[in-house]
Amino acid sequence: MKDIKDFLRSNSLRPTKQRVLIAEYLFDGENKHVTAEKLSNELNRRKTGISLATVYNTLHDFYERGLLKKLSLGLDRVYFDTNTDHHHHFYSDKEQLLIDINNKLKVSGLPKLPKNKKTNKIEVIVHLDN
Amino acid sequence: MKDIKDFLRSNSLRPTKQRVLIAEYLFDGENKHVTAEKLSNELNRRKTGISLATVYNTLHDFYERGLLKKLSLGLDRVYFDTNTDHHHHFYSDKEQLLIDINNKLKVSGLPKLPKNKKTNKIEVIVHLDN
DNA sequence: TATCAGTTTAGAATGATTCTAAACTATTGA
DNA sequence: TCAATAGTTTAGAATCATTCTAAACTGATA
Repeated sequence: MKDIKDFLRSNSLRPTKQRVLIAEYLFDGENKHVTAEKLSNELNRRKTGISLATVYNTLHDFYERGLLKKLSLGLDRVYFDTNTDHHHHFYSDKEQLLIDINNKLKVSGLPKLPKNKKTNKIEVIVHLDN
Repeated sequence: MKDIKDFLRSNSLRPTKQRVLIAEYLFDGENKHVTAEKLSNELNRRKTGISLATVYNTLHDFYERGLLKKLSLGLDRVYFDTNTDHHHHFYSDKEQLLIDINNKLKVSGLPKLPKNKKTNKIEVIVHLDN
């Protein structure tokens, strides 16, 4: 509670009622993958009365402060991941399934980069079926 | 010309004027990454008068016949790739840059799959910056 | 406690894509 | 060659996640 407010403040975010509620849910110790819609549903279930616009705003605020990772795996829906360490994913679009790959996955044999470019990140998506 | 028509027919696609023109452009021997919008622009430049709806329809028809690969790298725009071999990509959203990685890139150290799941494909995206 | 920059919100706007349903056309069989 | 029909094309409407707008609200500061 106080912790969450300090946590928000230490990330240059005013600890508003809405942000505190969202942060309490997202950062409860268990890693989560949420879309704006799924988060909004959860908040409605908790009768928080937080608007969808605020859910979007807050996810982006958290993302910009580095508190969330953004995943654009398919076309629709963007996922936000509370695990901000570098990692990869199992993914099934059909089943809305998204699972972290936390172990030492390695990518080797990369060709040299196009000139004047730098690698920002390497993203591995293992698409699942069945 | 005749080749293209046979090519289309052999893929269970009626060789309509529109499909022939689109196939001639896409399968001219040079690998391409196109979005519906970029393809539509190119077709307009060629004064083909093909509607945007047909561009979407045709890209999907080709994709369903396995003539194109579909890439959903970011959120907006879907890319279709005329290189249907398994390969990976350098990608820069900001610069609309998409380059094939055709060499023997390897991914190792994958954990075991969630039960009852099969790997459909492994997709590696090297996000570029600068 | 007043002030004000930062936030929240409902509803409108955006933009890629899909849908609809009416007009058009390639194919097939007689 | 031609009619019938299944497959195609198309303009415009619809969809849907997300962003924008601008007015009301609130946390922080003095």
